[in-house]
Amino acid sequence: MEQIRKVMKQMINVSDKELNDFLCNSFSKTFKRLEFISRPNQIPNEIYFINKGLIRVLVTDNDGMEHTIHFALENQFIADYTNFIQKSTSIYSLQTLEETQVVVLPRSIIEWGYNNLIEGQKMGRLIAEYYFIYQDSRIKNLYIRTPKQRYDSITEVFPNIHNRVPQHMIASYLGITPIHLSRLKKRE
Amino acid sequence: MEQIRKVMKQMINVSDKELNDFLCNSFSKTFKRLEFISRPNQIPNEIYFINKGLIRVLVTDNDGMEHTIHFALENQFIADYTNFIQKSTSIYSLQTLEETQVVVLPRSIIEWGYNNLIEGQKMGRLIAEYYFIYQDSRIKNLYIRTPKQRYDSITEVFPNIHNRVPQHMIASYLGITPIHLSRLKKRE
DNA sequence: ATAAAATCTAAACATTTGTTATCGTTTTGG
DNA sequence: CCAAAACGATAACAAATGTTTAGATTTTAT
Repeated sequence: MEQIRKVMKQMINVSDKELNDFLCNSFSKTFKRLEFISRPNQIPNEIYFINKGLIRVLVTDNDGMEHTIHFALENQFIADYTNFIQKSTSIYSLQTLEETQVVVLPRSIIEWGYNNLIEGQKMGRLIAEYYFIYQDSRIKNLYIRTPKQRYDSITEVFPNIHNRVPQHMIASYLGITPIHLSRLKKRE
Repeated sequence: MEQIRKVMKQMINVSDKELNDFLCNSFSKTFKRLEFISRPNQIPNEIYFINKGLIRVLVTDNDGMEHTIHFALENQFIADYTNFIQKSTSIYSLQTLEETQVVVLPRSIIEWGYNNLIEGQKMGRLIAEYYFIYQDSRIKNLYIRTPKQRYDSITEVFPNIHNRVPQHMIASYLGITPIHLSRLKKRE
């Protein structure tokens, strides 16, 4: 539990005692490569903190096509945050791409933290703001950059991604076909 | 100031006294049609609440092309939230599309609210979560819907938009050219 | 170590989307 | 009310991107 303590201390002022109380009902869990941490059609009631490994978030459209929405790396929180907040049924899947160890934070712990950590609400605000900024950057780049430019800058957001994720999943994240990405790379 | 009080009361538990203290240094401001509320290359230090009117958020790319990133309607908060949070220089413009009245909330008021309203941090969290959910929905739709499907469902997010915004700005928001949107509409 | 599966590239062709130019209509501001 | 600008539709052509198929290489699981 050392990593999550460190990350939380970087975000807010929080004592060791508070952290102990916050984390005492959390637990860590290890998934093998290519396991599904969560599936669509259920209400997400957990947030995950990644100690080690890599998770992709994906959605399956009406034609059965899988779209990679996001990659989550070490020391990041990940969830179907929208449906966690709204307590609505998820449409995303969370799948490990490597053997992955996470800290599981059930809804009860998150809500306890909001209400009982001195800066609990602030932590919630900072996490929401962090992901807002990430999404804002993505949306902005969709408007002003070409797919090739987005490919060339992907390591700014996901360092070392090329050594950890197959190229066709990167293409999927970029919103293009793997054949087309292969073509764009050749064109230099 | 009735509208912003009502919206804030819907979000959090807040007394009239707290609201008075929060809003006493805010002020309202009216812009004519097609005025710029804010421009790129400066640090955004204000958040706006729209009493009446309509604002578009746009970005200009390296080729001088304008891209409509967002429309903001009555009773919503709007800002270049990313650069407001990061205190970095904005790349967005905020432009009115109708005569528009806003409540101006300078950074000092926002920070005062976070620290002094009993549920101030919670309000910040809820606003960030609200915009996160909106962006998550946008990004998801980019993956699983065609431009035509996004056009057909735009009123779910922006009611009455077709009567208030020229079609070429809607095309810009959808990320396609106005000529192409015209074509998609004809194809039924 | 090996067989099966996954991965990447490539080419040919189809579809989607962008570009340029034109024209008639509507809206705007004085 | 009027002239200028903005707007929306259309056609022809160009560029970008998707689809299908194939083959060689790498990775995975046993």
